[in-house]
Amino acid sequence: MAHSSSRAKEKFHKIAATERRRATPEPEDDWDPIMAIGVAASMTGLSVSALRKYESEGLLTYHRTPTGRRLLCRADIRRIKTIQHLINEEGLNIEGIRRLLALLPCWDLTHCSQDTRRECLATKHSHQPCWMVRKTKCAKAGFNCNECDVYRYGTYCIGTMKSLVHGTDDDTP
DNA sequence: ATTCTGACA
DNA sequence: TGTCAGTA
Repeated sequence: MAHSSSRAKEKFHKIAATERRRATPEPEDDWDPIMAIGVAASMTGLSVSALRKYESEGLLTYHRTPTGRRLLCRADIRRIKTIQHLINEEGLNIEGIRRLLALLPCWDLTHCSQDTRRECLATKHSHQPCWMVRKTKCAKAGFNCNECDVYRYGTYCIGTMKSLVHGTDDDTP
């Protein structure tokens, strides 16, 4: 019994480690803006304009250089791949994905006060993610959406939705 | 912002 | 023929 139980234990720890990695917040460099959009295009097999379109459709928001050029991070690459999967395998369209993201409870994740929440425009838009809404309280406070848990949680969230729907692991943050 | 294309139903 | 992701 000692043998099989230590084996089982070993296996358990392996699974636990995997789960812990899954639940752990992403390493910082996953969010560091490191690559130009053309690099990301070749990494994902999409065109530069498609990547820009994803942004204009509200699926992501890229970092910018001081001169306005887009910079992408590793998490963006995973996010793009997840979007591709949702579109090509799961039958969602761009608007559907956007509207799922628009349902993220940003007021909870940012610990908004009831007052702020009530008057904030982001709360009212159920069809647009908060990072698409101008003149939110966050935006006025100079908040950077790329560093916000709401936006980052969106990545985790759509990855999780995919695994819930399809039972896959490969894009789990 | 806008228009065009290819795939698909 | 209309829609939509992706293109330029």
